[in-house]
Amino acid sequence: MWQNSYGRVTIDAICERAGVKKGSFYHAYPDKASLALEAFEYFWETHSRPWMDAAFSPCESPLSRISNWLAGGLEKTIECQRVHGRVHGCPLFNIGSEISTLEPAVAEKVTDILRRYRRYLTTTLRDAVAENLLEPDDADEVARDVLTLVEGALTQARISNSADPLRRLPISVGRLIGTTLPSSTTLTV
Amino acid sequence: MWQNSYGRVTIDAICERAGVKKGSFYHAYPDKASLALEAFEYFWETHSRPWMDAAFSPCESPLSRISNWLAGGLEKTIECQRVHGRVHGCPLFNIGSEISTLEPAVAEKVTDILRRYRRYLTTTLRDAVAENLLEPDDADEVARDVLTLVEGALTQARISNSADPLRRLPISVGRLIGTTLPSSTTLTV
DNA sequence: ACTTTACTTGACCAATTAGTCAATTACCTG
DNA sequence: CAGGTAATTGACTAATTGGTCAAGTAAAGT
Repeated sequence: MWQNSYGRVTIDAICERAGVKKGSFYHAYPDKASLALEAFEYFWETHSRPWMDAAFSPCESPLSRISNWLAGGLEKTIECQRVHGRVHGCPLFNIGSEISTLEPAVAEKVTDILRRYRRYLTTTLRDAVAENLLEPDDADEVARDVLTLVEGALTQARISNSADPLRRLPISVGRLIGTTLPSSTTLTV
Repeated sequence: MWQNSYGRVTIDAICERAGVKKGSFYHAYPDKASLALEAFEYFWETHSRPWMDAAFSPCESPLSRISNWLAGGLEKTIECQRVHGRVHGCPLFNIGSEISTLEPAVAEKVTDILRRYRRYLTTTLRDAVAENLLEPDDADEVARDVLTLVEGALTQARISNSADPLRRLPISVGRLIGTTLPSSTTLTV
């Protein structure tokens, strides 16, 4: 679903890759959307959340957290392209925009998880303000802006099949929040 | 394709709405992607380009052009929701991210048209610099950032089926380019 | 008027698709 | 071990899908 699209993945294909017959699928899930719901939650719990928890560790200074987060995203994207030959972007945004019109449950799940992402940014921006690294502002609104920009860049990366749109993010995110981000401590290619 | 998704629109459905039999379709186009290519170009020529030409008229001051552009986008989005009950976002981004992996011709068309959009912003930012409204910077890179943010906001508007993500754009785009945008002259609800 | 070309049609095919179901197998508990 | 429950299977629809094709119809050139 992430690589291609939600609509293109048939239940037959799901069953084949899972090594399971279709009857079993319908025994476990009423339809494809239910599986997607669980898959999103699973992906969050096993991948996204641990990654975010590490990137936004309060050990780091607020602005470094953001730099490292962006650098990590770039790294993941480059790695994805190296392995699969394609940049996949963000599954939430891809699938969300594809089926928001006809799978409201999935759309709600997507916005729910996007909210979780935003929370990391919101608290980080609040910390930055508290440490006088940023001018006071509505942290949640600015967090929204940052996420919007990053997701937009990820989508462009997918469309153009290149990690390049992500490279300027440290600069542009810095502008968005009103400061200059420190260069990240993690190495990227 | 815009409302739902590229993949969900069948050739049968296209023919039905066009009042044409399938044989005629295949007489005119080799496949769905070819039709999409022409549709994109047609939509640009008949809708997007006239709108952009008007919004970015050199009659207006550079920063006003951008404000009015954003205000116009918000207005269109609200109108779309009023008429169709749904926010559709940007067809280029939606369809582009959906099928970039398996219809390279369409993906290329999408990036091509996105480039056209960007050019309006690039020249406008150059004008703004020339008129001392902005600090000198790589206008094309900043234009990229602006477009990325706007497209991201449009996608979020689609997913959440609400025009709200677009409302803060004047502020956040202003930050991105390093100034405060004037309030737009056109009225919006 | 006649011939060639462009377009249209309806009927058709083979493949794919979501979804069902009775029968079978694994599992688990008392 | 017995008996019930949960999971699995393969075989089966019925509908949809992309795509083809010969035959018919309109249009355009000469």
